[in-house]
Amino acid sequence: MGNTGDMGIDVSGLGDFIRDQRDQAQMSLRQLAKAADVSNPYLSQVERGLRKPSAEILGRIAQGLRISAETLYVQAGILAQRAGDDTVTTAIAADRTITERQRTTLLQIYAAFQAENQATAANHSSESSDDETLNEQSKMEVSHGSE
Amino acid sequence: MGNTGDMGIDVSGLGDFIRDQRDQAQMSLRQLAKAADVSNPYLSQVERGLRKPSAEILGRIAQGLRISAETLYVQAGILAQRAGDDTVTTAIAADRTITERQRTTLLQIYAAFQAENQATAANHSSESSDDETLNEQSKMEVSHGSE
DNA sequence: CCCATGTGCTTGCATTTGCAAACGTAAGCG
DNA sequence: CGCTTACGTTTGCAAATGCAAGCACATGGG
Repeated sequence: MGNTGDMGIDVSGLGDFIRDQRDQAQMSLRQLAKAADVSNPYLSQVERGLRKPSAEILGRIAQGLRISAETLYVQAGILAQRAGDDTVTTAIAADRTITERQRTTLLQIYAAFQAENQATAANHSSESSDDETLNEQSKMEVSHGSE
Repeated sequence: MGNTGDMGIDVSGLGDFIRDQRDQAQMSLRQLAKAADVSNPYLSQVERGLRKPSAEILGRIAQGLRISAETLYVQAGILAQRAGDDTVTTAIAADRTITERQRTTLLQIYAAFQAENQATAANHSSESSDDETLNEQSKMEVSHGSE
């Protein structure tokens, strides 16, 4: 019982994250469960932090959500959360599974996304209809302060 | 029993790998088990492919072996082994300078680029005026041959 | 109203994971 | 020889994982 409680606390971030992704994808719990080839009661328990899924199940859920498995591994604490934009830039530049033109395109899109976020932070207006943008801002402010 | 057999076949690569690493580190099974804070009988079973350890246990074993957890995740089939693919995907997933939706979008574009390259390789036409595309093809053919 | 369909959750259970106690064997020492 | 220590393995079991059957509720249509 106590363990169950602890487990809920430890993994609730993951469950919330999966729930958020599912909402964004406008999928019902049963739809995602089917897409992920996971039982819907179990998915429900995972989202509510009552169960801690294995990496295999995480992989399947990620597939159903059409996001990378690594994203969920990070949320679950299986993979380390490496910060910094140079990591993405370096990785893309070094990637040989896509052409140079594609690499350039990806880097440009990435930079545009970052600029978009910077502009939103600079404005700091009440324009934000997106709670997630607000959360991102506060996180960036925190990390900036630590640097 | 039949399942155990299958499990042995599926995970024997991981077990052998752990055993090899342990031998190289000149540690006994009990020493590694202690360093990894894992029971030695269980570690024995893992090495012989009788059990499939969770990501958490893998992380602990990696710690005991003083190797990266990702190395064992790859061996266990939790993480993809394609170097470039893995690095970019992981980096994007972990990046906090862009929003979740932007991360998803980037990952989708990245995947689409890769699929595009796969399709180009499948066609294998002489249309390639790009030397780099040719290099990509030969690399992919090599990796395909090793599989 | 009733019925059908969809939603997320509860519950019992089979299987798997990881551990503790114990085992059999080998090596070194008095 | 017996004893101690170390080695890797066997075995039984508690807890956790993941599933199937079922539940309660909401919504829409005839």
